[in-house]
Amino acid sequence: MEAALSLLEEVRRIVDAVPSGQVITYGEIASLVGVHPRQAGRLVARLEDDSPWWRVVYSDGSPATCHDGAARTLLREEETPMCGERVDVRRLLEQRRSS
DNA sequence: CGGATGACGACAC
DNA sequence: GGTGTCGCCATCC
Repeated sequence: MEAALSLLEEVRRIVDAVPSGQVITYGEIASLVGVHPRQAGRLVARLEDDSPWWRVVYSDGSPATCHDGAARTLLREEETPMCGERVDVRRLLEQRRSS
């Protein structure tokens, strides 16, 4: 049934569902929508700028290279658990599990 | 129609 | 732990 929704709309719903201080990886989105990571990145890029695209990070926790690193600043303002310049993915997973 | 490109991921060194 | 390379798929020229 979800298949009736466009992949772009599915991705948008997933990204929009990510709370502040939390992040999601492209691989997670790709797995959720059932597409390859490359396509997941393409879909996120095609999302409207009003969606929290900065909460979408790489599998290693590094923020998207786009927007001249603006994602890093936004994540920091969101009190996202960071490890230097990278998001502490391990801690995010644990926090998500505790949620 | 063919080749190059890109908001990625996993693997090898 | 960091860097480099390949694979995969859709879109652009």
